[in-house]
Amino acid sequence: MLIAAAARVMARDGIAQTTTRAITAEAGMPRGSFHYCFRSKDELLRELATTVVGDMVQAAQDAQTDTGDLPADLRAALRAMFAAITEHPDEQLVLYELTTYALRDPETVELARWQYESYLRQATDYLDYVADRARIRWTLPIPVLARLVVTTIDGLALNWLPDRDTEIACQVLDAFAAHLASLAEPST
Amino acid sequence: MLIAAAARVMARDGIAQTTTRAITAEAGMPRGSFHYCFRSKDELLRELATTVVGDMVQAAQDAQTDTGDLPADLRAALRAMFAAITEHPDEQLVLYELTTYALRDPETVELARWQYESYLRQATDYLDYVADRARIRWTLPIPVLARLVVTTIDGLALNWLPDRDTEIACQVLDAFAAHLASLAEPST
DNA sequence: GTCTATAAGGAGATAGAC
DNA sequence: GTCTATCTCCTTATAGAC
Repeated sequence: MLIAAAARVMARDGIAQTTTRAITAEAGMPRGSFHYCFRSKDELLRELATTVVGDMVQAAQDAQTDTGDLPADLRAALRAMFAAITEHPDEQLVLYELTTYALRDPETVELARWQYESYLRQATDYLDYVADRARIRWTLPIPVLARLVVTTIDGLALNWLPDRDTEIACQVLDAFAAHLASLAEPST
Repeated sequence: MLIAAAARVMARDGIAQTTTRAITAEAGMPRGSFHYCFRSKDELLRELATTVVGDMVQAAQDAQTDTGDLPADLRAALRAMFAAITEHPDEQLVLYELTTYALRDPETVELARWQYESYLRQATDYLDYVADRARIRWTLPIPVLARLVVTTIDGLALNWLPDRDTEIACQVLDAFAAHLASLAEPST
């Protein structure tokens, strides 16, 4: 599959090196076959973006935990989401590359928008789920909280990539989890 | 100046289109002159990175305010830093492009590290300055708080770029400012 | 020293053989 | 339908004229 091959090349070598030649070589296919499956390289990149973003959101969903202790659950869930990222740094870097790439082209900026909307939807679902299970309600609007969560995870991962300081990242995450817990109050 | 020309091309067209041809054309110079000033394109990109990161840190420093009211000052400073970013979205996008580009090459990963160290240093200086002026001390280690600040501003800006929703970004920023203020206690 | 002209290689896309 | 061979364009870098 060309998309899977492109994903491997991209994770390994970065978006700049992800040429049609490299992709078809990775897939063990002749170069000519590329334009038999995709009209252009951009068309493949668009399909690839939806795939890797979907995988990422799925991984975040799988990281949810639920023991009933709100602060501990938040901390565990955030740590699990962050761990899912740091375990695959190259895949995470691909997501940033796809975002910046899409933002440069007016034709594909919609893709970056969709990407971060997907993140927000996942965070919103999680916050709703937690509120329901722990019988609390959030003291700030869910859209604001969801964006705060996405911002923190996404920003923390980007800050982590250059120095890979997992220790301090976890401390930041715990501080954020405590903040989030303080924004919950018992529901009536 | 070739670096200034490269910065303009990069902000306008993105890193992928920032070729030696485009740079020299922007500078009104013949193509051959490029390699008279720089050994290679990567050498210029390295110098350009230090320039734009320096400009960014300087802009953040200029955004500091001080009225004595801690929560209000934090809110105003964070908003000013964020405004400095959103007023120049293309320049901010360049910073992300430079980071992801540098992270892909073992030879230049040091540059990405230096970039985020610069952000951290700026945030650390700000937190120290605020603590001194408002006569408070932080209840979490400064390195953790500094990374939290950088993460939030940087992550929020990246989340803002696709949908440009300034309204909700400011709400997130205010929530974060309140959180930060709650992490201060009067110094003895 | 400055710049023109060109080299040498890699990119995406395609025409046409099988 | 599949793949080989090639086309055209664009990249960085350089050799050599002025």
